[in-house]
Amino acid sequence: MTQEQSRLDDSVARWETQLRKGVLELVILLALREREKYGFELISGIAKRSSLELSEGTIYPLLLRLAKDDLIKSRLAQGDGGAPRKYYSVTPHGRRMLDAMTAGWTKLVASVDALTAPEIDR
Amino acid sequence: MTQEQSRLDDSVARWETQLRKGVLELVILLALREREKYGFELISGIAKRSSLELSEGTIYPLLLRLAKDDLIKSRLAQGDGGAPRKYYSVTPHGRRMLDAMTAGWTKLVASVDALTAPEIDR
DNA sequence: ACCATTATATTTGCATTGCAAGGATATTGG
DNA sequence: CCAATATCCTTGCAATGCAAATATAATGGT
Repeated sequence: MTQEQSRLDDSVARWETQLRKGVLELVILLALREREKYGFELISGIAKRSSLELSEGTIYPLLLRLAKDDLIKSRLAQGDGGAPRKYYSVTPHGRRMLDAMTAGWTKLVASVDALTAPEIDR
Repeated sequence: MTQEQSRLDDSVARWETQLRKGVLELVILLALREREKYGFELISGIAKRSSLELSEGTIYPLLLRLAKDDLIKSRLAQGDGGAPRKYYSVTPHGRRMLDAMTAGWTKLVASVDALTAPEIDR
């Protein structure tokens, strides 16, 4: 692995961090769509079902923000050992946002697809 | 259009701004992949081929950043009236980044797709 | 000569996000 | 009482998109 290669890798890593912005909110709402989950469960569940690895420092501020915006709500429950768990679920307002966000995401994917295709001659 | 509806629209607009982060670098590189273009040509070309509307305040800082990172390079040329145009083209390093970014984008799209599908029972 | 218009490029500053790093809280077992 | 485990929270930084304002050059009308 040359030095040039690792510089490229660093650039890509920094870029992928930027690429996640916004997407993670959609991802959380999608993951909570069917049933409530708590923080750690979200992290492991998302890692299992996709190639996304979220860290605690990423997900907890995000959950707090979503709750503040009334997209999700939480309830506290005792777990089997360890600290009490906070279960999050999607609010009605969150479902409306999820629909809008899914539409926006689909549109963005279609745009990138269109630009990936060869350009037509003018 | 109720007040609640417009609040939702505002939220979605703010979110879509975040969603573009990172994607726009990929979009520019894709748009310049086949031939050089100048700023305004990029804006109108991308708007025509996709549903993305970039503004000057968005694209010029982006182009400067890409040039600083040696992903694109520019040359100055006179246009038919108006200020001289700056034509941008992708560097070899930019092509390597474009490949890596395309791969990262594909992976992200696949992840969101996977989370959109119904969850399998545990 | 002058000014408005059109076409193009640049700069500044703000709001927002992802995340590393560190710390806080609660339960269980030795 | 301490260590380990499970879970959650907070602070601060780096990076980005964009509105708004500004700059530059050529042309055409008066």
